[in-house]
Amino acid sequence: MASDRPRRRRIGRPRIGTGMDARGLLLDAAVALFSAQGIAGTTLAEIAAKAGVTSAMVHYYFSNRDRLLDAIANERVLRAVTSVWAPVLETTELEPMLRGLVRRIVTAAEANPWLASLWLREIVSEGGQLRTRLLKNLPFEHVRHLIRTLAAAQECGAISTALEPRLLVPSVLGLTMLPLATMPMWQQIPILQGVTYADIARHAEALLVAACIPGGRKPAKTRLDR
Amino acid sequence: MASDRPRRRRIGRPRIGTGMDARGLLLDAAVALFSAQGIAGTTLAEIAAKAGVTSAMVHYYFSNRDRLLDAIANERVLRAVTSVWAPVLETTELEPMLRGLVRRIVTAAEANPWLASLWLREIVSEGGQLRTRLLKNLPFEHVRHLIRTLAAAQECGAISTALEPRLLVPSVLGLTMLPLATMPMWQQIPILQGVTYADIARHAEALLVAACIPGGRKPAKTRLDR
Amino acid sequence: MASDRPRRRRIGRPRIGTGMDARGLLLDAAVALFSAQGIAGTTLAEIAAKAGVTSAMVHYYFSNRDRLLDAIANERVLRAVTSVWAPVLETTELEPMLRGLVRRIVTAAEANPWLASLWLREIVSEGGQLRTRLLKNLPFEHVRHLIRTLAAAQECGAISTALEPRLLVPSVLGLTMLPLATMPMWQQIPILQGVTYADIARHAEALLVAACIPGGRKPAKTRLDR
Amino acid sequence: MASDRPRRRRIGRPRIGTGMDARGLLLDAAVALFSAQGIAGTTLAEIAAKAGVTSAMVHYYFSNRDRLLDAIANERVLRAVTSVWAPVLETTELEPMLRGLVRRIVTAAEANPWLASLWLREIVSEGGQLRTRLLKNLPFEHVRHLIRTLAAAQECGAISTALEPRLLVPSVLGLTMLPLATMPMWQQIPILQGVTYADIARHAEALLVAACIPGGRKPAKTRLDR
DNA sequence: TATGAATGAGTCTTCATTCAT
DNA sequence: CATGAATGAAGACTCATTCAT
Repeated sequence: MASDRPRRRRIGRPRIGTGMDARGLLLDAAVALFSAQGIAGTTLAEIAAKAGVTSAMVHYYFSNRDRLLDAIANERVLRAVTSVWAPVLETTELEPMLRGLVRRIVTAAEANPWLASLWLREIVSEGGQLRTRLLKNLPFEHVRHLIRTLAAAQECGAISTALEPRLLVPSVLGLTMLPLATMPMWQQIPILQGVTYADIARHAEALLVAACIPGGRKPAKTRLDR
Repeated sequence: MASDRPRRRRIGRPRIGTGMDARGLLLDAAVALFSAQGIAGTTLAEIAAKAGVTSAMVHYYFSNRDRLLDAIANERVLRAVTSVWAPVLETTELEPMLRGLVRRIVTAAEANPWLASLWLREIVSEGGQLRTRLLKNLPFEHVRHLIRTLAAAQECGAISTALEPRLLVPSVLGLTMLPLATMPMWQQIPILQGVTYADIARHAEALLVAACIPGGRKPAKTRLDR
Repeated sequence: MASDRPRRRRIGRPRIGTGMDARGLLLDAAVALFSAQGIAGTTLAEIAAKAGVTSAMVHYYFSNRDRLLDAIANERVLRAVTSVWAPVLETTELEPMLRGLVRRIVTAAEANPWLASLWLREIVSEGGQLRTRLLKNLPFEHVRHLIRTLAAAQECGAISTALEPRLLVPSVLGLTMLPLATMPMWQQIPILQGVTYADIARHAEALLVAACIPGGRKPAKTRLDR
Repeated sequence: MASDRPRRRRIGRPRIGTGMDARGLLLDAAVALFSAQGIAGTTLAEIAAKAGVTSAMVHYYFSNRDRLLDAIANERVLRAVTSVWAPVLETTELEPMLRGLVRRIVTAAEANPWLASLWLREIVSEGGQLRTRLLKNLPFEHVRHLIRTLAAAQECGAISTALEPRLLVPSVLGLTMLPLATMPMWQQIPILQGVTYADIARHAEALLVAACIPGGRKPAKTRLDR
């Protein structure tokens, strides 16, 4: 009955300077609020207000709350996730693969300050509201590639068998996304203040490489750190 | 106006067999639903229904939503957190400290299936509804002890300086709580199925020890794994 | 998720004098407003206000608008319709069958002032909101009985074949329900003022009997009219 | 502010083949949707969509919803009503008057498939949205003429006094418009399928003439039926 | 203790209406 | 003529909260 709303941006008065029309502004506002308060804790009116329009505009562009979430998943989160994982397939060796992955994760989180928090609460959390929306399009092929590379190294006897290949991806994410998402929180606590994005990247790399890559690789690490 | 609401459990028909009165049942129901759907996504009526009472009873026992969350934080979450951190002070060496911490985390998560998910979404997530309620009572002393132990080891030159002491706690949590919280999710994905609590513990320990404890400690690891 | 609302009335403080609890009062208010303004033109808040409660109470008792309409269909309209049609099966002769039907229709409309209007707009009108809700439970058996009786009389040659048996029911309804529903309207127009329920019954009977029952039945009519 | 809104059709690209400009198409779309869903159940956007334009165009042509309804009443409904009643004044005898009326009603309903349903719901129904808009312009003179003709016949003793002259018009309408409006509905029910417009006309005529015109008028009926 | 009835505030959604282009 | 963007008002529905019993 309700004819379809306009799908993407159209011509006509794009606000110069931002290159953003109202639709893009709404997505940005949504993503910022969702990461700060959670999706369930954010009203459409708040999003609209942050974007400088009425809540009716949210329905104008996205029809309803559900489809707004779809748009967030596909046009914001998936984009970031893909940029992180896509290059994995181009590598064959474990160490550069891990280092590259870690760095891209940190870079993506720095470029999209909403990413880590949103990922934590709405994608990996039980019942997260973006999880199923994203699951369909996730880059499983890349994940499988990473796991196989580690498993192969293990079979060669090069790596401790105490490591569980299937837990490598959760480990990488746990060592990056979790600190990234909680950085604002640690900053409140005196003992933990002052950690930077670069610190997180360096620390995660060091931990992973030390555990996965045997032998005297210290020099390599040092060089790459700069 | 709230007159004298009972603060803790009261006498009168504790259900034999569970050792639980309605108040405890409500806390359990709440904690289960919160971990599955998030606090913001859970109504008092759902909690009441799961506990087999009406939502008016939630007000009878907790006065209002806010104080229910307080009770959850203090009587459920804090208890688990303390059980994990308290023994840290009894150790002085880094390796057993880390191994013990990891194991107690996994044990606590196994005993309280709601713990990891709740921690992820409501404590470490930005704007999590239990965060401020918990922050006052968190065992910062223990965290500081762990950090100092690592820093001391680093100063002795025993450990790579690429590791950031302040990130050690987030690392431990990222390597345990994140996989623990997301286990149900990975189980859905063929490549990642079949990981157990013990796998997570062993994997996290191996990773941390390999990175933090230099030299040939492989045997130690193997022995402790059993 | 939303547990089921209480189904029917329960004990506890029925308002003496009306014998009606809030649920019944809401149904009455709804039926009155629906017949006066149409279902689509009536808000739940109007209904609630007319019943002296908040619109939230409508949801408390009926869950949502749709189920309120179901309740209206089953607990108000169907009841009236059944009272009109049920006795048809007890008759075998055409004339008393028609006379009885007409009288019961008029009686029902007089007892339930909302009936005729509601029937006109929400049951027989295209897209009427009670139509499909009612269709499942309508007394088709009785209608079929009436049609067969007329068809049989026609085959005996007793009645003009210009009459279409399948149109007999619509005719009866058209000669009763339509004038009944529009009485308030005609009362506004000087030429048509002053028609009573009894007038409508007598007129419809006279028309139907004159057409369907051949021969000198005038006396019968006269007697029954009183 | 409304500046000079066009009152009727304007020049400029009348779509050849239909002889209809956008304004006429909008009226047609409106009338079709109103008869199918009711006025209250139809949005301006639906009407616009059906006419192939945007809802802003509805305002361009009609200024607002209210004036669209005025236009429907005056330019569509009144036209049909007048065509039905106008010839009544040219007759003086009851029987041809009734027969003509019935036939013109059926013809008008066949030519304007929206007429019967719209009339039922929006004109004769309590609170119908076209009622007051139409009442000012209704052909009461003709109605009065019909009533007087029947009353006169009754005074001559030619007709049963059980008939109520003031109910004659409702009877005619009930015997025609109601079956016409509900034809699509009966078609769903096996027992009642297959009735045609001609059936309705013949049946209504037969019923009315049998009741109003005493004596052996069968031949006349038969002749006119063809 | 425990409940059902009742409410007010808030959220999502729809829609007529306006206006610059 | 015609459209897309934008809005305000209103309606359905949810939910924490209160209270008499």
